Amino acid sequence: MSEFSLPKTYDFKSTEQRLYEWWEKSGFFRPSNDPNKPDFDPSKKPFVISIPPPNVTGELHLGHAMFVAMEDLMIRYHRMKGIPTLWVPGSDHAGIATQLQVERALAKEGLTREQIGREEFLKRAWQWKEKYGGIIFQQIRRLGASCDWERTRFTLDEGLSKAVREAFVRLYEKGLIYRGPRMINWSPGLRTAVSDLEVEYSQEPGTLYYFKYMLADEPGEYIPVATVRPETILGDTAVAIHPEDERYQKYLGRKVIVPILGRQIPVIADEYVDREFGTGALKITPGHDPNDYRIGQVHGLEVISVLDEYARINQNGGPYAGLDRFECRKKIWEDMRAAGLAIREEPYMLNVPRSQRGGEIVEPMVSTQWFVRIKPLAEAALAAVRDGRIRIIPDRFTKVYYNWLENIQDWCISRQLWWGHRIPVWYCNDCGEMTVMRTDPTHCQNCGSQAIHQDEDVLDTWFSSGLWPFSTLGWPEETPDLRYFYPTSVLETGYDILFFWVARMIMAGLEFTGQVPFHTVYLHGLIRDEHGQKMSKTKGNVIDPLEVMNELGTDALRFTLLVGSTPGNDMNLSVKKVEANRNFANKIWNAGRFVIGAIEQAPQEPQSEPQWTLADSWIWARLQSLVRDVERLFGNYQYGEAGRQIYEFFWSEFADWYVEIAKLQLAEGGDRAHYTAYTLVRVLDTCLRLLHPYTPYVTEELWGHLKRAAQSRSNRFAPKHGWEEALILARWPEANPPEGWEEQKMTEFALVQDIVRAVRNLRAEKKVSPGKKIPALIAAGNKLDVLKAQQKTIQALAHLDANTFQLEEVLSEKPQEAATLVVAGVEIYLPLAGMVDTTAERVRLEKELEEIRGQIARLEQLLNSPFAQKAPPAVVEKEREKLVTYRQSAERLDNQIKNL
RNA sequence: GGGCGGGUAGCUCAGUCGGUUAGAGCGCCUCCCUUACAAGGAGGAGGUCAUGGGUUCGAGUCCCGUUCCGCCCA
Repeated sequence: MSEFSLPKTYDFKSTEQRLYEWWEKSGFFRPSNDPNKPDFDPSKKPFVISIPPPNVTGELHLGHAMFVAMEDLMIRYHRMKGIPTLWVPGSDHAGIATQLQVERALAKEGLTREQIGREEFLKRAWQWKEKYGGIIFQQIRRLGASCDWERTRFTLDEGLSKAVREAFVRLYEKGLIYRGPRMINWSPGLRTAVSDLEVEYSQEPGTLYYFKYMLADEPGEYIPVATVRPETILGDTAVAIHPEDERYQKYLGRKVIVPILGRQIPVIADEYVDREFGTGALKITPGHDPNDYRIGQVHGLEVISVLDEYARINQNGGPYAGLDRFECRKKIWEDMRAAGLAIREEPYMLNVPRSQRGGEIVEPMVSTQWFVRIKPLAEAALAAVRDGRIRIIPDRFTKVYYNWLENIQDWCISRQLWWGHRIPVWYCNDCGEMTVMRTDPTHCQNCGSQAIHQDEDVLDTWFSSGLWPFSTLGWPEETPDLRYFYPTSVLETGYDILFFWVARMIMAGLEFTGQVPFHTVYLHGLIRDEHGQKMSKTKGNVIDPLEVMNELGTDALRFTLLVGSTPGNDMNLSVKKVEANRNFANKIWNAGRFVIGAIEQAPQEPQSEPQWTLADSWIWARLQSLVRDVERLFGNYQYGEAGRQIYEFFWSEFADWYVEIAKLQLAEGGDRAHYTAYTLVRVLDTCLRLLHPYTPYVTEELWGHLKRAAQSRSNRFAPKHGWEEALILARWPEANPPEGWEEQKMTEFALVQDIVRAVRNLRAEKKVSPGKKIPALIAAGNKLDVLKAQQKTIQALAHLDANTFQLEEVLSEKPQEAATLVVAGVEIYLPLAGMVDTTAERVRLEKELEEIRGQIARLEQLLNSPFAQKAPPAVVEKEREKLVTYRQSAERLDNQIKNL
């Protein structure tokens, strides 16, 4: 017995790392069917996930924990089903984020990147990556991620860089990439362009400034105009009014004077102008407002840029040149006031565009950048979801996806950064033409001049991420991996990057491989604190997954994330929940200890065929039903619900009831003990398999102990197909249809449970001490046979005194001074001398009777309603049976009350 | 302005075949260290499922309206 004795508490600290190393070293994470090996079988369909690549120098947060838990669950499940499974890990160079980190480090040395130059900076950035780039992978390992680390990729690797280059050149050659001046979002803090998606809008209090646009040809006359950004007045090239606005008709076609600068600009008419807003007249700054830019294009207005890359006023700002944009705002308004041009100010809620990364206010500017002509790509991506080649889960995000792609704007892909894929375009100093090539050119393709220089910019990081599902498998090379593992299966990530990443991968996949990159998109929600607040360092409500794992174990964290969430919905996480699941892991562990003990106690060989007890049959029926439910739920991506059901089964049915009854059955010895141990092993083994994708560590560890204990005792305890090498590779339980006997066994067992619960309840009510055995008499009526067989079970679980226990069809003599119970027509008498107060007993019984009569009335009414005709017969029959039982109970209760 | 999600026990949430007495964890109350587990066991209190209507034999679940909260897009 001592040979297999386990500590009383599951010790995840001594388990997790050891098991992970064993799994990894044993090659369990590699696909079972590898196209690079001689025994490869191309006919087997693999299951493949590409990891959402974390920032290479990032650190683990709950978002990572969530996707790792989710994807690892899917991967482990498919692996256990025997499907060749590949989970490709990797990381993202995260242009802006990483560059900022390196710059910050430089700043500590008092340096800027400009000072050390591009080459040196990149050297430092790579050093930084080497130093910190492995941390995130170590942390992901701690979560139990069973990805194939031998296939780890990085977006700036040679292979992936080649893919980026190929993609760029192909798009360029197809005319889907172009360069030109356009209105873009400029981040003055980062000094780069960013895409529309990287701008977030926030409501902030500000001021609406009303001022006079003086008529050039009529001194004293003016058009009142309102703006929230007075500094942009410097770039105004028109004032617009609504064509039907009678107030301003007379000014149409005339000129007004730009305050301070004195430039003359036209008054134009455009439908876009909102007559209700401000004064109804709109200043037009095509250089610094996207809408004005559009209007400017229609009306052929001049575009004047007044800001430099730091968002300071440039030379076009006359006296304000060199001022910061906000200083200028103040200064120009003061000056206008002094000049009598200001009318008034009023408080106003602004919709402020801020950089998603740096948080500073982004400026719309006209700038020469590279763009992807996105419409044709978007069309294809829309079609792929519309015709079902790709399914998005939960379904409601399909609409969000459509909506975004239907209204998509060209994608600005150039960034004024150094850390990233440099744009593969060379400009000729002589002829001015561009050379765009897959390999670095030595001369201009147009004129042959060697005086060429490469574009300074790099590509948006998401441009490379968009290629991820196929670039990681070797594209553009036709590698065995690409041929076999692409398209991948499921793309699992948070809904917050549906546009950033998922949609772009679909567009890129279709464009470059002609295939959808995955057939299913599964989106999980965001993780918030226990009251639904967003976690943030400033609020101090951040939960660090590493700390949680240190304190409560990986399994507890994983189970909490997986079971506490539903697809696409945010989840509120608290350490308390993780604690509860740490307790669950411990419960599993201890149930395991018990089962292992049972194995060691039970006879090794049975003498004859099994004679299953009611409890055996019941737990088996419940287990099979659970396996079916889990399979159905997994098929529906309902992992949370499946996990909850396993939890419930394990704790409330297996541990609370079957294990307790098994103790009695083991004590009987002989075949009964052997077959009970067998059932314990089968149920535990199956549960460990079902739980393994959720809680890989405790299940693997315990399963190993179970296996060894079973093997050393008897090969009769082995599963049908024998004990596998490890749980991570063990067969997934097979869902079998019911055989027909289950329903009756479950009903019978429910009766036993009801009787036991009723007695326990009454004991608690009467304050009978838990250990005390009390006498009992039962009039079982037509349930006599069932209860006779369960006599010992009922006695033991309800703590009844075996010596005085009586079980008859009807009792010849009703005991005096007994508390009485009626459960499903079965009468139970508990003679509790001195403890039964007749008056109180009458009250209790009458209350009970009243309740049952209520049920009878309800059911009678129900069965007399159209329900009886229209509901399915099985449903009606069930209610009829209930009614019969209630009537029986009522009758017996009535008698008991009379006999008091 | 458009779209989406949510409102179920004190708290956090499940409840995806519509089936007739709505579940869990935590918290609370009573009792128990019974040799798998006190990170546990037994029992208990606690809900007009936001609200108004509709469909149906039957609605937390399906449909329409209202309201509050949150998110996304413009």
